[in-house]
Amino acid sequence: MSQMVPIGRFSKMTRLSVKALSLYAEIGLLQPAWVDGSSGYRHYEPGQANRAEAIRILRTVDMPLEEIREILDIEDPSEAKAALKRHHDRLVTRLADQQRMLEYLETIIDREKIMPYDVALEQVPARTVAALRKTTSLKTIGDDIGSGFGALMQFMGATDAQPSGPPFIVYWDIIDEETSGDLEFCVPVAAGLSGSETVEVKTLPSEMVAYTVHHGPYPEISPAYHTLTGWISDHGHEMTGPPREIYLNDPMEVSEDELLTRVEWPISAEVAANR
Amino acid sequence: MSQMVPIGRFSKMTRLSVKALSLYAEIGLLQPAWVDGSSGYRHYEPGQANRAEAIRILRTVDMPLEEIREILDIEDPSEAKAALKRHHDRLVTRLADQQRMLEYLETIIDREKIMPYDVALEQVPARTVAALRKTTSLKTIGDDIGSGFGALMQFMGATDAQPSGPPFIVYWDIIDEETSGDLEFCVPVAAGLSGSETVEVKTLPSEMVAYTVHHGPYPEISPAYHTLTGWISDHGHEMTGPPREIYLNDPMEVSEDELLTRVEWPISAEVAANR
DNA sequence: CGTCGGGCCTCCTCTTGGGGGAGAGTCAAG
DNA sequence: CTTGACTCTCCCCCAAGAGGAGGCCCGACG
Repeated sequence: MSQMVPIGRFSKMTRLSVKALSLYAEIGLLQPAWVDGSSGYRHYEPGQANRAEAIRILRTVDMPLEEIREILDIEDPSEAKAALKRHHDRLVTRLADQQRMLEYLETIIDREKIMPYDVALEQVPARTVAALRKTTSLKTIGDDIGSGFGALMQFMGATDAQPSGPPFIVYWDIIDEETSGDLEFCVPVAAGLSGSETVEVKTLPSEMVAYTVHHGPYPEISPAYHTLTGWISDHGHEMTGPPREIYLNDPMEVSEDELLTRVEWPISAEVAANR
Repeated sequence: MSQMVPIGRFSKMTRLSVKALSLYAEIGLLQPAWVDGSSGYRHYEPGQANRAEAIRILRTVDMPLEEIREILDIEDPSEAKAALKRHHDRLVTRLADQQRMLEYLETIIDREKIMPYDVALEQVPARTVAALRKTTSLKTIGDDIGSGFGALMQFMGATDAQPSGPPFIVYWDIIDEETSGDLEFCVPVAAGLSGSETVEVKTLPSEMVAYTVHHGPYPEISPAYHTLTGWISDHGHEMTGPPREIYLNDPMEVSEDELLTRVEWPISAEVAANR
């Protein structure tokens, strides 16, 4: 019926490489209209070029061959459009993520090379805090921090107490993608206050801490931790408890870029023997 | 000096897999601070986590490991920033390309499945044209088409001739990424006009053509060609000359989406014996 | 009719950035 | 000392082809 073309000419028509066409034939994504049984030569019909072109375009947007096959096998055009739209959205999301990451990295470069973190030791005095402990996971941590401090503020209001210092959070556990763990929300208060059902009032002992101050958006805080833990082990100290983040200013009042967060880790006072 | 951590803990600190860390150690991108000679165990210093994190972030933006190494080895932070910016721009460009491609594909799906191309035969009568032939390549084709029709229009103005039909281009050669080839710009005119140094006036013979009309932006025309050539060979005709595109309306007057382009291919009149 | 150059075949290896698992050695806690 | 958790190296696997070797095949030209 139809004039067939060999793979080389078809390759030029469709701007797909011969290698790619062979691969597509092998996996059944684009079957040649006829394969010569004795020579093995592949022959295509010109009409197949449209499907080939669709494949080429979908490949330029990084769609896996498997998915291309699925999309091309959809009969209903509106359904196919929907599938394309989904891939489109995935691509847009991916680039947005990447853009965020790159910006993040730029600021890391700024901060780490131009303004490295200073780590210092301090003997913090004993202080009384109102504390609320809460289990959370990475997915809900944003909401949990909001509601945790919210509950604490409510308690402060009800007991007519004034904070005597910036609030902080004690990170009792390492919270990663899978595991959840405990946070403890704390606000320093005057001694003598009594707790409620949910809020505990307690006095933390004086202790030695190593600390550094992170200046900038919260999501970029991890280098502060790396620097701090590195410094602690470099100087032969032992970590004696969970770390804390002290929020020196209010995200409601200053911009992200001006946020100051003191990261603090209790340590043993004496330097271990030099090793 | 420093407390070292084994690879598993370092992996959790940096959210890089053990496999990835092993790979980075092997290629020298992130050397463990110390490797136990007898057991082969890798040990990292906590301070290395910052470099590890930078690697992780750069990987999320699809930067090759080689390039990451280069960027991390740059001393000057402003230079490093510039390198990052370049990668950022590459990413943005890539996504823009992909977005264009996806939109293109959506319209192809619309057109091909909902409004397939109709191919028809027609015996076109003999007609006189003013013609200008020009060699071009894919890179310059946009400008060449503009200047080609520009020169023709100038000729028409100088000889006070009126076009007697829509302009068209004969594509004498296949023009792809590497090769260049000839275009012939034509405007139908009344018989009897005489040519100039550059513009030829000639009469094209009556001939049988197969044609289809592409409705939409020009860059999306290739399915029209595929459909046309497929139809021609499916119906046992032979192509007897180069194809032409007849521009039925003016890109200056209507929007891209309303453009009508008739794609026409001269063929042998008789259907070949059924085969 | 032969022959020559290019087209096409299969098969192999290589790429990037790891994932998965086998089999064996190691480390630390009970 | 034993057990269980870590870690090691080695091997194969993935996508989506690129590149090349060695060997047919096909059509055009003399």
